[in-house]
Amino acid sequence: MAKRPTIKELAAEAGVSVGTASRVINKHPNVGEAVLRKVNEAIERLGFTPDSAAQSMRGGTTRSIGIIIRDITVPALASFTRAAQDTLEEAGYVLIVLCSTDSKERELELLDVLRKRRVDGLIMATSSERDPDVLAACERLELPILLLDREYPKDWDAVLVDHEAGMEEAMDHLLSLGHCRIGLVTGQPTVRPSRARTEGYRRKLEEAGIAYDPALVRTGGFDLNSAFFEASALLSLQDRPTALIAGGINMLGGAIRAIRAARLSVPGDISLIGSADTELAMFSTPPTNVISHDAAEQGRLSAQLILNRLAGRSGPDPHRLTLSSQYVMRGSCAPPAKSG
Amino acid sequence: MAKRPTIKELAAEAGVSVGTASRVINKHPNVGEAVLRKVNEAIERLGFTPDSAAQSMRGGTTRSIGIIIRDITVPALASFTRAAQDTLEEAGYVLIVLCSTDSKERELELLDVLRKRRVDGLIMATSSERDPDVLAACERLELPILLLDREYPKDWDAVLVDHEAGMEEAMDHLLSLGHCRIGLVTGQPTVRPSRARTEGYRRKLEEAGIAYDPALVRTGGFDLNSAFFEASALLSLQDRPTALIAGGINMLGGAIRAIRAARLSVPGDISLIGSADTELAMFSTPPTNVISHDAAEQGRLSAQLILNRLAGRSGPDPHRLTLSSQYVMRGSCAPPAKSG
DNA sequence: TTGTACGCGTTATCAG
DNA sequence: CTGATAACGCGTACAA
Repeated sequence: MAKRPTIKELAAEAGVSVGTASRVINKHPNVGEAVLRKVNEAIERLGFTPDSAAQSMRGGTTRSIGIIIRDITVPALASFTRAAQDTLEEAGYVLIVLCSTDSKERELELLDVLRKRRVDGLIMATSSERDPDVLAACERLELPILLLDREYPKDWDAVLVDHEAGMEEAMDHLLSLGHCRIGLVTGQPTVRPSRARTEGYRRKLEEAGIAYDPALVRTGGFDLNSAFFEASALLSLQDRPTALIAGGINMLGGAIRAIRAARLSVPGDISLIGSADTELAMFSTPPTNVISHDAAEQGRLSAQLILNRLAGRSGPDPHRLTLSSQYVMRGSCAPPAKSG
Repeated sequence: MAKRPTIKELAAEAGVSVGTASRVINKHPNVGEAVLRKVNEAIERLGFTPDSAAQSMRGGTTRSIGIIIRDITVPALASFTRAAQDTLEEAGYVLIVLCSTDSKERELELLDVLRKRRVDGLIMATSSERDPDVLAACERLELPILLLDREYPKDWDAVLVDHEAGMEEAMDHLLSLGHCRIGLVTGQPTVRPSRARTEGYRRKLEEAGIAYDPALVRTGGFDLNSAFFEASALLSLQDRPTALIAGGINMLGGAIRAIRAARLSVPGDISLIGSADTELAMFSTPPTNVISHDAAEQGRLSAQLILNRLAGRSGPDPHRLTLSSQYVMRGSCAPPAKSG
């Protein structure tokens, strides 16, 4: 549609050879003063920009990296992506964002899209760490992979979050308030965050000498609807929990909806804790306590790690970073109501 | 890093010429039964995928389209992007998402990134329709542009939202409730949505025979902080408004924060209306009335329009679609408190 | 310091 | 129906 000037035209315009033009473009040291100026002027005049497809072909690198996440619509993932995007862009890379909706089939399709595009690297938060097909597809890519809060039986870089610590703080708080029946809604144990949260939950219960009641822990999808469904199940128990932890970055809304549907009030009837510091948590009434981590920082670090890897600046062994998680106290937790 | 098989290797593996291999890959009709099978088997064996950089160079098209938005972190924009992404991916395209933070300089930089990448099309929601530099930079791209809720003095396709209608419904409601002093916080008039909302606001005021009070309308950035700042200013007026409309898709949080800071309650002290149907609006207490539109549909349509344009299926004149906006009633509006 | 020429992986054209 | 070959735009080794 729009024919952009090629390096050949640029060379002609500047009265030099294509080789020289190329050297100027790539800032080679050995270029004559006068020639440099001539070519730069021509670049300006023509509005020349090297064709990155041709550069890719020549250099064997696309300067693009792919990311597969559940859903860009989830605030924490958007923050992550935004930060990664910005960091990568500074380094001349571009991010290709793909959403899997937590579906294995979709993940495989998207991996194939990225394969065709010859991305230089991949940031991935798979829906299941235990799926051999996805694992195989990732390996087949043969490129630097950065795992987003996931653990694989592979030597891949990763940026993890210490969900356990935040969960333990939250549990300490609830227990100190006198809660004994604490409900937990989280995702499948096939992903690290679910396991870490459950782990922290169990440990604190044990420490407090409270028996673990499997009926109080419900796992499902990480989405709003699952959260609503599982939380509702918990709330309709005859001996319902006096506190509820939404153990997923996008589950708070579902939990609130369930609480509302059950005509319960926070924190009077039930204490509530979310797992990401969203607008909803900040501006809900009462403001909701959350176990949160810095998603933007996570994005920056992820980008940095993969850039390092691509630049060959990382050694042979995997780089694993762990971000801390904090328990943020607001107004959604109180001592349990005295049971009648 | 990872050397993928080329079409030449594929041809060798299958015992045919590269031309034939190419024909099989691209599903040309004239290929012999046996050869077809041989090549397909070889593709399978080698895990061959055509290099899209090479395809781009050959075909002059990258099958990628760029999108410049304010911030992917804004829920409505994330929904939009997600839907556009999915639609484009189905058609074999990829979306390159770039965030401008509403900065003109950043927009120019990002336009240049897309220029280098030779994207085939652009979806854009610029921070100002009146900036000649941005306009010029867009034109210089010489490619199909789809405007996202923006108006330019150019023949570009666009998907617009009828913000006016939703605003009028909202105003009707507030006026019928008896509100006379209605505050409006929105963005700069350099973008269409701000103008449309203000327009609807003024018209309804006029219809109701209420004088337009400029002190009640504050414009600034579309971000949370601006919303907080402007809303706070409104709330600290000696004769403060009895209702507040947050006229931007990401302003509700700021408005709520301002209301909270002023120790006012919704809807007792002040009625509140937002401009996008977010989790915050749905799960706030009380649930917030909003003027909303279907951002996902907007994304789908945008993708479709630009795909049509790229396929040459659109005529010479611009295609402009307008989505309706709806006023959603929940619990955040009530009659004004009787002033003491 | 500068110019020439080749090859990167594809697709399309043209013979056969 | 199939094979050979040119061309896309660029970077670089090599020659001058």
